[in-house]
Parts: sequence; C-alpha cells; structure tokens
Amino acid sequence: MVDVKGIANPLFLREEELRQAIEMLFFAYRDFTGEPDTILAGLGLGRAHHRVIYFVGRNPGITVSELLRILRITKQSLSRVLSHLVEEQYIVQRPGERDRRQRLLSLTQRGVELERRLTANQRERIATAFRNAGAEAVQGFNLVLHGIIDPEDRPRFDVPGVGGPTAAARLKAGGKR
Amino acid sequence: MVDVKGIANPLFLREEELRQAIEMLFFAYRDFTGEPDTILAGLGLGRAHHRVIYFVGRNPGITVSELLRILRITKQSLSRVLSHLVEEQYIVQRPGERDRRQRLLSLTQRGVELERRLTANQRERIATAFRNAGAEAVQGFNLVLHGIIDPEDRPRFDVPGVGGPTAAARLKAGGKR
DNA sequence: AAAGTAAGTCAACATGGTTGACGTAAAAGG
DNA sequence: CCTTTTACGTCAACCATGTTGACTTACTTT
Repeated sequence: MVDVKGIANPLFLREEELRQAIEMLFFAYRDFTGEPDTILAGLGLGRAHHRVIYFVGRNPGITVSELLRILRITKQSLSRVLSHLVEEQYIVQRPGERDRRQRLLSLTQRGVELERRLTANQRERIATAFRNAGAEAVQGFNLVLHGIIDPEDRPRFDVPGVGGPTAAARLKAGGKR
Repeated sequence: MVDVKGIANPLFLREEELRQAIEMLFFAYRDFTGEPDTILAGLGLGRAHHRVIYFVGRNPGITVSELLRILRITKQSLSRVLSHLVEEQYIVQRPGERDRRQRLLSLTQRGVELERRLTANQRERIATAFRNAGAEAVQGFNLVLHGIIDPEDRPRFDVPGVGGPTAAARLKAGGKR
C-alpha cells in the first residue's frame, strides 16, 4: 500500500519516463529553432525559408517533388517561400537533364553563406551537447531518434547498430524506388 | 591526398554527424506531431491547443504566466486558444488562493480524456523507439536532449548522470525562485 | 495612497499552412 | 502519333497562430 509511485507501480514510472521524453522533445525543438528564427527575422525571412535552404543545401539538385515530400507541405505553400528565395538569389533552378520538366534546386554562394550562418548556432548547440554527453550517449541519442522517425524516412540516416551499413547509400542510389 | 572525406578529415565527419542530428530532430519532430495534428483537425483544434492542454495537464493549477514562459508566446496569442479551450470545457480556471489575481488552470475530465487521446500516439511512438533501442540508448538519448535544451529549463528534468537527484524536486518546490 | 503585477481585451498585421481550380510543358505509353 | 500522365507553376480564398501596441480591471506590495 505504501509507495504507490515507487517499485509497486512500474507503469507509473514508464508513463513518467515517456512524458519526460515528450517534453524534452518540445523544449529541445523550441530552443533549437529559436536562434535561427531571430537571424531570419532580421532578413525578412521565416522558418519555412530556413527549412528550404537547409534541405536544398543538403541535397544539391533536389527536385521540387522530393522537397515537398520531405517538408510535407503543399506545393502552393512551398511556392511562396521558394520563389522568394529564387528572387533574392539564395537558390537557383535549372532544368533536369534526363527529365526537362524538373526544376533542380541548388544554393547560390549567397545561399550557402546564409545556410551556414543559420545552422552555425544549431551545430554548435548540438556539438556542445554531444561533447558533454560522450560518444556512447550520442550513439543512444541517434538510435532512439532514428526509431521515432517514420520508417520510410529512416533510410536517410546511417545509424550504427541499425540496418545494414549501406542504408544511406541504398537511398541515394534508389531515389526512383 | 586520397580519401579526403575519410580518416584524413575528422572535421568532415564531425560536420556530417552534426547535420545528421539536425535532420533527425527535424524528421522526428515532424512525425511526432503529425498524428495528433490529424486528430486535432477533426475537432477544430490545432497544435497550439494541444500544447496548452498538454502543459496544463502536466502541471495542474499552473498560472497563465508560467504557461506563457513555457510556450514562449505572447499572452494575446495564448488568449485565443485558451479562451476557446475554456469555452469548450476542456480547461477550468480558478482564482489563486494566496494571490487572487492569478487564474489557475486545470483540465476538466473532458480535457483529461482529450489529452490522453492526443498523447497516446506520441507515447506509443516513443515507447516503441525506447524498447527497440534499449535502456542504455535511452539514457544517452535523455542526456543529449537535455543538453540541447536551454539551461534555464533543464532543471525541469531528472536525467540520470546530470545534476543532483533532486533537480526536478528543486524546481517544483522553488516555483517562486 | 501609490506603484507594481496578473490577467484580459481590442485591433491590426505577418507568416505559413490549407483547398480548389486551372495552365503549360515534357515524358510515357497505347 | 495521339492520348494520358507527370512535374511544376499560378491565382484566389481562407484559416491558424504568431506578432506589436494600447488600454482596462483587479489585486498585491510598498
């Protein structure tokens, strides 16, 4: 009868553990996006622009469709930010070679510079957390976060201890499914 | 000269590691919020309502100010969702005892039910990821995520290996600072 | 009694999502 | 070759949720 929240009730502990994780995700994401948002505001841009710049920088030559699939927004919504970024010369479009309907997207030098400026904070924040937590913790972090992501997008990442060592290579090669 | 991205260039590896973390955070958060968003849409509510319901459920009797501090939004913005939630009887307000200017917020039974319905998905998603990753990985996950959060909000969490074991207790007791 | 604080309100505006309808050019398939 | 499908773009309307700024009310603190 004593110690209801203790040994006697492992379900309570589990619930508490899960809620802590939910909240940490909220706070981490909130703080993770806070600083770039401030920089962006000073340039008349928003978080949506950051996401586009980030993923175009990360996947040079990416198609509009693939970008839409990553962001999970409509093309009309993407259009607003993307056309702005093209006008302001952060991004260039060029027709696809095999398929000339495609607009392949890449960052300009200006885009690359902004991208680095925006993620500098985020990289530093994570680097510090990684450094303080140690290599083993980092591996656990990757493993758990990987498991939270929808299965279809997991192959984007090479996480030691998950899938084959060719996971990311598979995705890169088999873009057409 | 050979293998520029390999052993010869640890900085590249580090950059890649950090970018993977940035992206995993993005994807995890995207997928983590996706399912509740769908439920909410069916009720004429949005993610903002979910956040309010969550944190009120987690901190019964929380003041409006404290809620604003957690969410980092303005009171005008909170007002819209909060008054809606009160109208729809998900949340009740009662005056503070010591300070009658305060409106202490709690969930109604209806609010509790919605909260559980909304987080059921999220808890299940995390539980599965935890189960598959193992206890050690979970500890690493907590440790790293904890380090990503702004220092001022870290004491909300009890993470083994960080701070004293009384970290969360301290916050709970010392709400007035 | 005066100043400060917790909360609410009204109004105007910005960002970034949505749906729906329609257009154009290129590719793919009968 | 002609039809259908696909990739991308555009116009328009609307909605959710954030912002700033000004002002009010009730209560607490000094």
